[in-house]
Amino acid sequence: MARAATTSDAFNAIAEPRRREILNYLALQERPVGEIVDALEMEQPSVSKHLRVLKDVGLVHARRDGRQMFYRTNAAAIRPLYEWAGTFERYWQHQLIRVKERAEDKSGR
Amino acid sequence: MARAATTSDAFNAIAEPRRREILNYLALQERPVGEIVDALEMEQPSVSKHLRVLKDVGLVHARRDGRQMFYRTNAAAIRPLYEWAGTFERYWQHQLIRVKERAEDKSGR
DNA sequence: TTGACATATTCCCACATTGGAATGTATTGT
DNA sequence: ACAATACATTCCAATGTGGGAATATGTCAA
Repeated sequence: MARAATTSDAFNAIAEPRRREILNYLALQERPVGEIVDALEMEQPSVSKHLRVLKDVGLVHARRDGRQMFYRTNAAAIRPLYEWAGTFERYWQHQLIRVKERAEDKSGR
Repeated sequence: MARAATTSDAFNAIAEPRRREILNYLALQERPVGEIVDALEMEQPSVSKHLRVLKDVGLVHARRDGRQMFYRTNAAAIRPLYEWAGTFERYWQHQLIRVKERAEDKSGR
């Protein structure tokens, strides 16, 4: 078996740094493809292909207006990632507490 | 260019569902490889290979004890993912508020 | 209709991947 | 030294990839 498709889920889709840049850029407001190309300095076909992946997993929404296609980030689709990562929050807090305690030990109290 | 290596960063490493399972399993406490194999019903070489990827990006720590290797999740390494996803929190909250407002409009007030 | 503009898709290639099978390495016990 | 245990690595095949170049599609304007 080979690696899973980038369109298989949000975890695979966001593995690509360029796609994370696009999501960041489209979070504030919707933009046409041409503006993404200019702002992020990527080739137009590359942007279109990344947008396709993001759309397939629901990470962006698309709207046509004349010749332009406006895309915007669908933040709700990022929530599962946030929640998965958040399940580890208590563990890294424990680790930080332990680091802090060791630091206090060394400092003499 | 092909897809980035799974060892290039945590985002690529967690794209694989099996690796997320392993991270979940090792979050509570360290475990030897054999227990991971039994608990998650995966082949031993497969587990070792996934652990290698996770170790290379710092998502797990390893400790040898005799013939066994104990692994545990390094939760702190998941934090950047949590924070990246968290930057979208305000956006999905806005979206939820808008949905809520539309629902209230329809209900008559 | 014809041309220009905006975006999407296709074709190609080099490459990283995952699982399975086989094999290698490290450690312990006798 | 030798066998057994616990992991790690290598080799293989199939496949999904992202960038570049070329081309196709869709929409508007004259």
